[in-house]
Amino acid sequence: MQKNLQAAVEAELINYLAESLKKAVYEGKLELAEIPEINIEIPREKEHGDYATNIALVLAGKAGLNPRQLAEIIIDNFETEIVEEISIAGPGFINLKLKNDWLYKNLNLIKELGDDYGRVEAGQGKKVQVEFVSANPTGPLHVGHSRGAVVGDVTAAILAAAGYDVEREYYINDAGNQMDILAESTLLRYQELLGEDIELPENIYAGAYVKEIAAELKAEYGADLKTKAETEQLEICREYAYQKMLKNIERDLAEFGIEFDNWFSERTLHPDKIQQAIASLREKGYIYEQEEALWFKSTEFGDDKDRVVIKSDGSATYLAADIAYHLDKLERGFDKLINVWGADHHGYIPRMQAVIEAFGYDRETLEVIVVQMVTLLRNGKKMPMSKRAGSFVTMRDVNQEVGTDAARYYYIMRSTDSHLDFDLELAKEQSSSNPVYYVQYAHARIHSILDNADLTASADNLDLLVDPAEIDLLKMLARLPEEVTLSAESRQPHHLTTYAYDLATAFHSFYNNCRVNTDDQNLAQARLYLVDAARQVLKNVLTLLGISAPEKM
RNA sequence: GCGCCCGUAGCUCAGCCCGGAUAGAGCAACGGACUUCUAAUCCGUAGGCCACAGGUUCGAAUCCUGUCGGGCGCGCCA
Repeated sequence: MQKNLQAAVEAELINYLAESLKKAVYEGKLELAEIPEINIEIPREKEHGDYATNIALVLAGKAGLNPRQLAEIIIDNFETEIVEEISIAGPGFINLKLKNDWLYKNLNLIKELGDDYGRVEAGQGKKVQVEFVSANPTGPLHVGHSRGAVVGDVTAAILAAAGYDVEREYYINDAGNQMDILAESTLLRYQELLGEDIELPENIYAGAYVKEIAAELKAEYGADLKTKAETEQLEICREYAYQKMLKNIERDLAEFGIEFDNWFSERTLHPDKIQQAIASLREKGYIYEQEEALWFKSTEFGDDKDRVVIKSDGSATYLAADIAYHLDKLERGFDKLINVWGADHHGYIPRMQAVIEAFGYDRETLEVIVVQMVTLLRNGKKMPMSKRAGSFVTMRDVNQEVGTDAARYYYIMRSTDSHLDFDLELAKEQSSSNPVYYVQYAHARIHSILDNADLTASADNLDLLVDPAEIDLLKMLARLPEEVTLSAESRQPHHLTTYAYDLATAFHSFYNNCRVNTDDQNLAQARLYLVDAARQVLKNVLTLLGISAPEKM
């Protein structure tokens, strides 16, 4: 079944234009070596029709004609059922105005596909893994993690809708130095609770959550921990704090509507998988020894400098684990690995792509979505945050304050390339200044209309839908499959928030111009059909964004 | 010094991938629309050397080069 009528219509137009050119050449009205690629676009100005093409402008030189003459020839040979009007405009644009039939057909398609309307097959079932968040389990998720979390989650959802076979993964950095620091921090607080004088080293985790964990430990062990050897004390603290933090992270994400298919523990890579991965690189000749350390020759694949994988003390670097991790991912047979990283890690991309290439894969197999930083504001004023002092704002706090729907919307409303200002007061505001409520309100309004209807929706007289506001809404409804495709291929979720907003605008405008439950029975039934389709599409797009579609507000 | 991202209306940002006709939206400002399905709405007015300078093109916010400004990053840290 054709799931994207708009794309079908566009393909048809392009095909007809090409046919028109061929016909003109065949009839000797035109000389052309070959029929070039034809582009059509939706013009900014409505008066310019539904679609426009610049083909006459592009080809005029080659054909030895002025653009308007050429456009004339194309129009003369143009034949199609779906176009109502074709005309020349400006310097030689060809404007096309379509008949409305396809828009009505699309309503039936929405009805037929229901929750699946908007799903497309661009991905052809290719296996994609999206790895995101992957924060160290040494503290609760803070607001710096939030944007990446939602971007990753929604990107995964969009890719799935676009026909990819998607897996969401969280990489837990549960090995390495930071876990030792967590253990030490916890033990110190525990000792403090037992009334000992403690001295806090520089690099300790100073957040209040450490004290809470220590208090739980004390509740469970009393003073017994102290009877054990220090390494054992640290071990107990490490595992207790780790499990606690992991649960905490999992809960915070779940409350934010984010769940993973797979939680991958770094520990499972130590030491065998890492050794094997390094050995594999060494076999290929990409590892060398220098100053008692082992280096990966990443410069062979475009990196700035070579990187240490095994330090001179024999321990593995973070990169070594990441090499093993990515080899593992590659071996799991994904066609594409997508990592969502904060902008502060972008410098890591060349070395990771070098790793991918060194293992014999196309470097583009690994794709990194770099998410720019978020500035948290309150009433336009920057909120100071220092991780060192433990004064960061947690993800959970923000979500509880502004609500998860608004929070999700705000984190994905801008291009991932753009820095984001997140104003708590604006996000909290339940008014017209808040786009998330604007979109949800459209959905709730539709439910109100449907509740008030005495008649049932019918597709019998859809050609009664001719008001400009109705046509605008119909066109907007038809766009969803294209928007999903665009968002998926560009890895930019914000296209869908923009679309959701535009769809809501089209609906609100329709609502103010056209009464649905009117005395004209046929018209009312057709409008009910339209409105129900709008309800479905709004719901589908909100679902993709992970935002609720309330029936009442 | 090098790399990545950003620079568009007073503010926050779309548009840039794939060059086209008069550059859009929200907020803020101003003026209208509720005896009518939810006014959390709609309609209108005003507001722009698209950072700057070159280049390519019939045509540049969009492509190329350079400059300036802002953010982030350049560890045998994680």
